[in-house]
Amino acid sequence: MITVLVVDDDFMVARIHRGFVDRVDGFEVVGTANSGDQAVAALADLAPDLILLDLYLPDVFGLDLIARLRAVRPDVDILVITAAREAEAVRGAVRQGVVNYLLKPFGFEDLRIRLQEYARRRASVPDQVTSQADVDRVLAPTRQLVNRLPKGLSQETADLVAAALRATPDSLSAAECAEKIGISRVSARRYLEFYAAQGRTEVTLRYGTTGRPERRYTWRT
Amino acid sequence: MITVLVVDDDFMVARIHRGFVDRVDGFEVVGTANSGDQAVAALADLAPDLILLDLYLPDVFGLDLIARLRAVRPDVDILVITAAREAEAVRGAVRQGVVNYLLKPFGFEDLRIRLQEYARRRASVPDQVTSQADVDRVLAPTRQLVNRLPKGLSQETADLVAAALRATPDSLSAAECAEKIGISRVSARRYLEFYAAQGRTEVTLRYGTTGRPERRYTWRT
DNA sequence: GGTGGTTGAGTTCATTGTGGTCACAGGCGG
DNA sequence: CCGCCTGTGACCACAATGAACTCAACCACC
Repeated sequence: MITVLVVDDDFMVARIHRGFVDRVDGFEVVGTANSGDQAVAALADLAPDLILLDLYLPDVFGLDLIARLRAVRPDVDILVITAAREAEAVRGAVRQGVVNYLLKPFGFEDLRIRLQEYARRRASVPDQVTSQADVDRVLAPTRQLVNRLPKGLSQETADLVAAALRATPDSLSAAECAEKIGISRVSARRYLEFYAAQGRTEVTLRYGTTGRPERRYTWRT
Repeated sequence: MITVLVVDDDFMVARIHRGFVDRVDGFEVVGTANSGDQAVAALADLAPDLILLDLYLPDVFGLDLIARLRAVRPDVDILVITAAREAEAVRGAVRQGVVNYLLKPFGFEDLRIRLQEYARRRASVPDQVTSQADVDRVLAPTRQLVNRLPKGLSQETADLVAAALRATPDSLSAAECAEKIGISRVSARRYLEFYAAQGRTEVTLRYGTTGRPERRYTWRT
């Protein structure tokens, strides 16, 4: 369970955000704060994994607060939720390594997608990185459209492939997946590789057979 | 022109990095530092846009230095260049919003690609974001594969071999490595020799057995 | 001590079955 | 009718393999 602290100067807005977060599986709000000072105190007290941070606070600008929060707990993650549209605000937030930057007003789905993406990424960091490729995976994962697929892929087929992957406890090759669903190997491979790029599947190679090794895909829970 | 400060405890390495950066169009090294204190002073003095930061410094761990650097100049960007492969180091760096995380040892091309990507992203931030899509564009990095392996080698197998090497404190022969991973001796040797050529492994010859001497590979920390 | 045989690892190479690409077919909306 | 999108068959490229070959050290015998 990922624990969350909600920070927003507006009491009602904080309440709404709290409701949103609690509706997402795997997330739990452990507290709310309405000012920078309250946020620092709550962080020290509750030790949440993630902070939902509004930038417009009565006592301090949110971006200037992040350093103080990090001083209290260096390992806390921050997701900015604000109406601030200045380029400097976005840049400053990115520079401080925020998990995401969500513009108000937003719907439940917008937040849910970003929270789930954060959870996935959080779980997928290996204990030890061995190659630069591992690092790149951490740096540049699925920030892209979780709901919108790239050109040439359809939602229906994507769902079929995902279902087939979930249905098999062990791994699937592109050819096996194609056979299972009833589509061509090329299409199956395209969707499987898409999921792999998103980090939703794990790819292993099967050696031993003569010929080129086989890529086998496993759904990542 | 993007101005750069190079920070590395090893004087010669700093010099090499300087040479690399100066060879990239649009970048100019304005100074070097060999310790955390020197870095802070140079930052205040030279006001570079970007810092190339090694994490292993004599007076402070690089990740702990970032907060001090940001206190001096909040708008400075940081690109980590280090041999540190611990997950916590990578996570901590990402959490502090580093531009990139490049593993030593690396070639000129690796750095060039990352610098140019940084320059591109830097230039492409709109003055005002109007929609969430604008924000997502800033957050989403231009996906680019780096660290290209030579023909005939695959990333997955390379990672496996690297993992096997790191897992053994002493040395491995090609045959032992092959057995451990489940690939053929020929393949294992190809990857081991690749790493040796990169300088990532140390090679020693073991005599004493009858037959041709055995090449043993040790992962270089 | 020189010399040729033995041994086991390095090296080369054709083979192989999958990975990946490309241009086209069929469908859908305008 | 045209243009765009999604899936496909066909084709080539590619990574790994095992067998055959080469090579460096050891060893035994003269």
